[in-house]
Amino acid sequence: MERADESEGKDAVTDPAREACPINPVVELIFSRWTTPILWALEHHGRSRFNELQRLLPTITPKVLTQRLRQLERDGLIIRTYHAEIPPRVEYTISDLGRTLVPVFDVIADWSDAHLPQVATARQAYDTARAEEAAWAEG
Amino acid sequence: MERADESEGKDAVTDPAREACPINPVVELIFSRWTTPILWALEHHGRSRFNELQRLLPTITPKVLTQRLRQLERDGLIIRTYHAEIPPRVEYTISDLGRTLVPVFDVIADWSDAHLPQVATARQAYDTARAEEAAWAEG
DNA sequence: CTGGATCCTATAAGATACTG
DNA sequence: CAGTATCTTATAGGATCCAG
Repeated sequence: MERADESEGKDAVTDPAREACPINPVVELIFSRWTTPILWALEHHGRSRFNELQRLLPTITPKVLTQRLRQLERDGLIIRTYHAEIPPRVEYTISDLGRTLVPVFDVIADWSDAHLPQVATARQAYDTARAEEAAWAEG
Repeated sequence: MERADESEGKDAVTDPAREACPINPVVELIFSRWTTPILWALEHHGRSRFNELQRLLPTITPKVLTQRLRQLERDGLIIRTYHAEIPPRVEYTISDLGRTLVPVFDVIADWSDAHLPQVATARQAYDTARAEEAAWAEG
């Protein structure tokens, strides 16, 4: 059993870092690594088994997938159903609470469509400007 | 100059992890640690200097604040203005592009008001259920 | 004042092997 | 099948000192 390691810790819900930003707790809750891909997969692919999720998320490792699924289950965003068969079968679904996030994701997707290209442009401008500065400083 | 360390790297915009989740690039872009508190502070407090931001975000270190400001500047979400005075003065503002995120943040804030308590409840239920299991297993 | 440079630690994540 | 255990590595972040 790992305990000091892999803490999962500190209940983002009550984290004092919110002092400067009221949405910070939700951000840490919902947008921590892998949570959106998992919820998205469960929403669009429907009820899924552990190995199905691993296929849907090709770059995640079993260990991390387990961690994230446990966290999402604890937060009430997904539902885990264990079938005591041989071989055992476990199914995951998004919960009603988890589904309330879908409109939020849609808003983000809309922002992405509308503005992500501008971010890419800004990055190129920034990088070329810095490159020119460097070249000029060099002589 | 740190190079292998502190990479900042890999352009989330073009990250292949999006395969399972189209909003993943934006999530990594906008909701990485400290970016929402910084943007929120600049939006609500207005044009701010480095030290003001440090006061508004009491737990951030200068090093990390610098990193995040650079990243946000590169992504075009904030604007950095350097005044070559003595002592030097630097001001940060949210850009027009950055301001397009405000409605997104509002949607998240609404979700938080409506559903965050349910997350807290789910956590308590999960934890007590696990505690009971453990007690029962112990005898 | 606004950070950069350097060193160090904590935490997240990967690889691999194994089990009920 | 659905994970767990263990070890190792990578990365983010903190502490401190220093500089234009």
